[in-house]
Order: sequence, then C-alpha cells, then structure tokens
Amino acid sequence: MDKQLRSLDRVFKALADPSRVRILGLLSAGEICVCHLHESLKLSQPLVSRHLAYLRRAGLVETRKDGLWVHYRLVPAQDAVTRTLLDAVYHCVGHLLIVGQDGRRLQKKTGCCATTQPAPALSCCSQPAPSPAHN
Amino acid sequence: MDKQLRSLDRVFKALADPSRVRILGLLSAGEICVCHLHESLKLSQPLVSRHLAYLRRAGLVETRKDGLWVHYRLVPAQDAVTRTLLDAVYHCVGHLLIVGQDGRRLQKKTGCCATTQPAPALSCCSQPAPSPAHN
DNA sequence: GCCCTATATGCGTCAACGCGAATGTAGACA
DNA sequence: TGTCTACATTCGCGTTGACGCATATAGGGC
Repeated sequence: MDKQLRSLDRVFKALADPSRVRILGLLSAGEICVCHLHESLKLSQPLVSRHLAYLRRAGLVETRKDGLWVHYRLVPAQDAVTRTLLDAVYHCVGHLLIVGQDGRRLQKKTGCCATTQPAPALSCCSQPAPSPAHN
Repeated sequence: MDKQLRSLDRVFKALADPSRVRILGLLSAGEICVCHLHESLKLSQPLVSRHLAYLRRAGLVETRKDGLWVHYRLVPAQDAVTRTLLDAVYHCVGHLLIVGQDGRRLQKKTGCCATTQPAPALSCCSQPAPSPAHN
C-alpha cells in the first residue's frame, strides 16, 4: 500500500474508537498520567492502558516516565498535512459534551501528577460548545 | 454512549479503511458512478459497492439513480463541528499521491456519467502536493 | 529482602470487518 | 419475453479489535 495512505490509515484507525477519542480529548489539554485518565474516563485501568498502547503504536501519543507514574502526551504531527488534520480532529473532539465532562472530572483529581492546563479556547465552529473544562 | 460521540465515531470508523479513504478522495471532486470508481481505483466492483454501502450507512455519501447508473456524492456535514472536521479530512486526503493517481485514471474514463470537475486548489499545508488531477 | 502502588500484558471470548467468489436485482432495449 | 449491463447482496473465511479477568513487571519505601 502507498506509504502516505498507510500512515493516514494508522491515524484514522486510532481514532475509530470512542474510548480513544475521549483519551485524546483529555490529552489535547496537556499531559496526563494513566491513573488520572482511567479515573476521569471511568474506564478500567487495563482498558485505558491498552488503548494508550494502541495510540502509542499509532504514533499519536508518547510517554514520559516519572517514578511510578507514566505521563502521556500528544505527539506533534510530523508533516504539515497530518498537522492540519489532527488540529481539526482535536478541535472537534474538544467540542464533545462528554469530553467536557471528562475534563471536569479530571480537574477534580488533578494535583499530584497532572500538569493539565485549561483547554484552549475553541472559537470557530459556531456551535453550542460544552464550555470545556471550567467546572 | 453519548450521541455526539457516537456520531463522530461513525465518521472515524468510516474513515478507518484505505479503500474508503480513496473513494472519498475521488468523491471530494464531485459525484461519480460506481463503475468509474471501481475502474479508477482498480478494485473489484463488489468490493467498491460494499465500501460505498458502508459510507452510505455512515451518512458520508448519498446516491442519485440515473437509469442503470448510480452516482455517489459526498453528503454535506450537518453541523458546524463535523463540517470543520470533514473539510480538513477531505483536504488532507486530497494531498495523497495515490488519490492524485486515482483522479488521473478517473479523468481518462470520464465522459459518459461522471461530472467530475478538477480537484479544488489546495493552498494551505505547505507540502509537496501530488499536483492533483491534471494528467 | 518484602510489600505496595502504578502500569502493562496474556488469555479467552465475542463481534465487527475485509475480501473473494458467487449470486441476486433492477433497469434498458430488442 | 429474453438478454445485457450496472450495481447490490450473500456466504464463507480469515483477521483485527474490544473487553474482562487475571497476572506480570517495575519502581519506591520499609
């Protein structure tokens, strides 16, 4: 298969699961450790860990180890085309109500290992936004 | 599951296959009948038909019957968020070399039932573009 | 060394896909 | 009515993926 197409396909396949989309929605605000992810998403730890492994294999996230904790963060897109795509994806995911709820749950847990800043303002897409992440 | 999330998930799952991505790449230039699609893509007719059915179920394409022919075209996104996303997707897909090749093969067949106009100029994403669709 | 916590990974099961091959259906035309 | 063309669908098989459950690994503190 074409190399470009395979690369794009990896991205789309990584996005083709609602749990992974929610994970990316949280990560688009900054790096987060696994325990905060699985608590905020109300998903089991092995499930989140496997989805994170999938995203890692797809090249969408990378890790930073810090003692017992592993912090996940988004990987900046390599080329301009992918960057344009992922910008739009993360932007749109930020509009999801459920991601806003996840973000609010995350903020209540934050403090020990997350360095999440409030989600960036989403100005375009004139749409009833979930007024993300300000509980 | 959240309704918004389920809707977005349908889109991402529809994109999670290289054949469907190529189909959408061709359709982003205008409506095309099934026979031209499967010839341009060099994929079997049943295979293309099934992927088109998948895209139809996902709400990404719609059909127009014209005698024996069935013309497929993209469905405009319902809400602003999805529109932003799909604009970026179709734009990026248009940058794929293989989609440019598909488009050139399509142009050679066009004449009887396709109303394909040359792909719209892709100006952003400063990237070695496939200089799409001008054989 | 032991134990605890955070994370990752096997294993088994079930459902969803992807695809080729064959077949079905529907419209056009004689 | 028969036939041809364009398209859709069914069947069968192999692969991938999502998930729960259990278990392994790895680092920190004692």
